[in-house]
Amino acid sequence: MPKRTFHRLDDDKKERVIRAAIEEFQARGFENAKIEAIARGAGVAKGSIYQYFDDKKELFLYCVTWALEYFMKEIDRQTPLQDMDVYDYFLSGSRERFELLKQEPLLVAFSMEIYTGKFGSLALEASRELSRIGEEYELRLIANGKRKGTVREDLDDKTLLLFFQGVTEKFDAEIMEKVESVDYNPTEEQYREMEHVLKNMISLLKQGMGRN
Amino acid sequence: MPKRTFHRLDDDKKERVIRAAIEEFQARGFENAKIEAIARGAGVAKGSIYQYFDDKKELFLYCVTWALEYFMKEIDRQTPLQDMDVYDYFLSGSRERFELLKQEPLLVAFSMEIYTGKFGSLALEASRELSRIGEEYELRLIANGKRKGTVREDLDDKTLLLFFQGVTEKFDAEIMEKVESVDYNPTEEQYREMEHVLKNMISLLKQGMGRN
DNA sequence: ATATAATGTGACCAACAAGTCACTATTCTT
DNA sequence: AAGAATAGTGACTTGTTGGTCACATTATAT
Repeated sequence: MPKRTFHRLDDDKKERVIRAAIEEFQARGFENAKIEAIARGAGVAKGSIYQYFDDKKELFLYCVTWALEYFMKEIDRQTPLQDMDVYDYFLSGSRERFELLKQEPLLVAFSMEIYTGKFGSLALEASRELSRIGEEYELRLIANGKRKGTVREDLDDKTLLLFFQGVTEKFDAEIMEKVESVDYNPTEEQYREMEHVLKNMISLLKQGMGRN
Repeated sequence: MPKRTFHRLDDDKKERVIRAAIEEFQARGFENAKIEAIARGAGVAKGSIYQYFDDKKELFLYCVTWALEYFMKEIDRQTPLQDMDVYDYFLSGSRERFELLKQEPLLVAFSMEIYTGKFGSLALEASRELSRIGEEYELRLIANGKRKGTVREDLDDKTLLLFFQGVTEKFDAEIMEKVESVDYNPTEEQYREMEHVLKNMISLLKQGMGRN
């Protein structure tokens, strides 16, 4: 809950402040992030930050919800559930997230670190909420798959979910690492490479790594 | 490189200091860990810590290598490579790690956080080294599998590795969470449950989640 | 037993950064 | 245009904690 003053700011300034804050938190972590640096990054005085937020923690928490809401909107727009199964979702979802990554590397990286728990107990609640939403969604896809006959029925949904998440999360992490190492500007060649790995991952998801 | 004084300490005191430090770093993170608290935990004065280590960072780094060396020893003892394939390894490795977890929850949790990058750039080098060792090992198992005919040969090892790691890491993370929530004292019932999930994971690894 | 070296200690110091506040600048109201 | 309200500012205060150091204690050497 930012202060009244913050809400009355014009959108541009609000966004400047938040993005500067996210950049600092992302680069330095919560403890090492300096309010002074955030203020400088946003082009305001340190005192102003305290007109907007009670304290550092509140600012951070607001950044977290801001980033997550941004994604919720984006994801809602892009992926109509329809009657996809897990494989379609992994394929199309990965492409979408990849596009988003090119547009908003900072936000994606920040959200990723929230999700993977790098901010520790501070962002725990948000991170749990994020997991819950994703899980719910994926469980529905698994159920869809079972109905459509593309997912084996001898295992319970929870186990299938764990397996699916393991593979997709690792793939996402790999992408992040690759893309980070080239300053979020992958070449067309690298893009093809990832596409290739993605297809193989889906094949592995479906058929496993055992021989036949 | 701790100071000469530290090396001359008797083993018991050394271990008390390191374990107190790991406990504090684990509970609070690097920035919030207080030297005073570590000293208290180890039953020595704050000044003594500075007889042993140049500064907080050196102490932390030493904790990291200490914990990792502990595991290296443990793992070397337990898992002779022989000619296991990835499935055997996952099964027996999981059991071993589970036993270790019961004995040394603190060290396992600490190492896990190093591996997952929760300590950020501070432990980056150690975490990379840890990954490298694991990877090398797993790549050999994959090669074994291909030779023995238990792993499909149409995909390159790197891709298979990514898939394998995704599944196993997620499984480990799940175990950690479960076990943490009961103060590292799982009931026999919970143990069976994990064993069950483990077997299903192996089935999924081998055959995938596709029908047939 | 005495001298010397090594280790232990906790009050203290210095640095740093979160958060405050007295003042200025701007915007809104009538 | 005057006054009131709101927003902006950065020098200053304050709490915290990593690290020091002068002294106390213990171990080692002769």
